[in-house]
Amino acid sequence: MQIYNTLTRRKEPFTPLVAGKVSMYVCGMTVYDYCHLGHARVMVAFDVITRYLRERGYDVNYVRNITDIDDKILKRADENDESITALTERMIAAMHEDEARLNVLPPNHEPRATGHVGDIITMIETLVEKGFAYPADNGDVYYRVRQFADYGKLNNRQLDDMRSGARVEVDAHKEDPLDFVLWKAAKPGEAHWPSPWGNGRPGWHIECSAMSTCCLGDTFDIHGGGPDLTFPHHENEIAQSEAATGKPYVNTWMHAGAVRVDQEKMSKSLGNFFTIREVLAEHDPEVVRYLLVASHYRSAINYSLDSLVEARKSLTRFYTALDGIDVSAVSAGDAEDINRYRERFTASMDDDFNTPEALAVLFDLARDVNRAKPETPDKAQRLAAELKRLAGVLGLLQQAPDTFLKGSQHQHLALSESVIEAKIAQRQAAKANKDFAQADAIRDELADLGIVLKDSREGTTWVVESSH
RNA sequence: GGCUGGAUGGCAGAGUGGUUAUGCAGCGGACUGCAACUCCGUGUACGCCGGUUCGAUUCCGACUCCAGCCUCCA
Repeated sequence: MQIYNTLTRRKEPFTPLVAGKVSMYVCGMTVYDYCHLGHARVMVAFDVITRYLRERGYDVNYVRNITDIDDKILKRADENDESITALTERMIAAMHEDEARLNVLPPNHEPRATGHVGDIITMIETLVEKGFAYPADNGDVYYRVRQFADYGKLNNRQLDDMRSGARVEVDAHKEDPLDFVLWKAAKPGEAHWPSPWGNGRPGWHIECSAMSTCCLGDTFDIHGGGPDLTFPHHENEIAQSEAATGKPYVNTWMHAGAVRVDQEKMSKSLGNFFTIREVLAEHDPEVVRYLLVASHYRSAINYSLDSLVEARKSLTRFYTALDGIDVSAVSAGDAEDINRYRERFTASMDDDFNTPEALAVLFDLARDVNRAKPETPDKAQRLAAELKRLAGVLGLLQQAPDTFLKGSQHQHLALSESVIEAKIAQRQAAKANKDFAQADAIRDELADLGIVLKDSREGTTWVVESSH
């Protein structure tokens, strides 16, 4: 398989350091607020990646950190008149709830910055000893960027080009404006840990270097994160880790694409973000997940109500194909017809996790299920079982079809199910009497409420219209 | 200013040096009492200008426009 590497800006054949095992670190959340759809994108992208690598037989060790000490957290806790731990524990619990609803599997490890302050201090000490860092007279410790020859390699940036940029902060305590903080001295009353440089707290970038090295070793396979972390965060991680260990830090860098609203990046600083929980209050989580998986993980996606309606319609097609087939009773086996789809699916996913192409294969498979349904139900059953299994690798189609098609718990039915069934029975009676005007009136009445009737030889069933 | 990406049919969204995904919407047909569902058929779309080539949407160069990063942000 091949994966796009941000470092080399091309797809490369993927070969893990240890055969059969994959070590992966993804930058997680700073827990001072609820997660938004941008976080959801990263969670879902790396969830699909992990699921697929496991499907391919790899033993994946997936580490995603939690930043639980940081300026924004201090500020928010202060604003809320809440302790830091009360705030962070609350947000961590909310994050876990959000990702579970999106069917995101938990990472193997979720190290927290506050749990690794000792490792962080040790790494900073190493950097100071090697001349890559220096304590300043204000109690901060800074990274000496010009000391690291490869600085800028992830972003293809020259230090002198950046210097001309207007937005580099000026700080009298730094030797160079581009130097960044490793350890921040505590102001009176602030949360702090003792260190060789006095009381303080870790800078942001160092925690990821310390925790990834701690959990996965000096060099590991994949490092991932959101699109806005390539600079400076990941560039700084490389500088810290490679200076400290003298070894290559990461083999493959992966970055998810942005989530946009009205063609503008969704972000906390712009204030144009939707939290996961507010979106899930209105929409089936699987619809949101589908929306995220229907685009390639590296491309930008534009979030809108229309896109959610489209996602629901696509899922409706899949669930309609699966509806009425007992998939639990069979195993798909490896018949010729099944293998063809399996190979196409694998080929798509092997090519840098091309989920849109993989979904196209599943749509073809769904059509085949529908074709087989009337004449060869056993074939339909086998194909449907494989459809569900492959979709499961994307974390999709695991609900009961009926639950999804009837709108699941996320939509309010205008009528109770028993009333709907009664109306259907009335219509059947009218039809039997050839009173089609009455039958159609009942059908129209239900249609106005978003309830669509479907007649078949086996009788009449109903679903909730996708756009409702 | 520097550095990344991107521009595909009505919309969304993959991909490919020549046979041009997939979903939604549309159109024609089958099915149906009529519909819905489903199935069959249907759309020659690749920003602009040059170049390479027998042939380019796909490769190369220029241009235009869009987005992101260069400050905290997934």
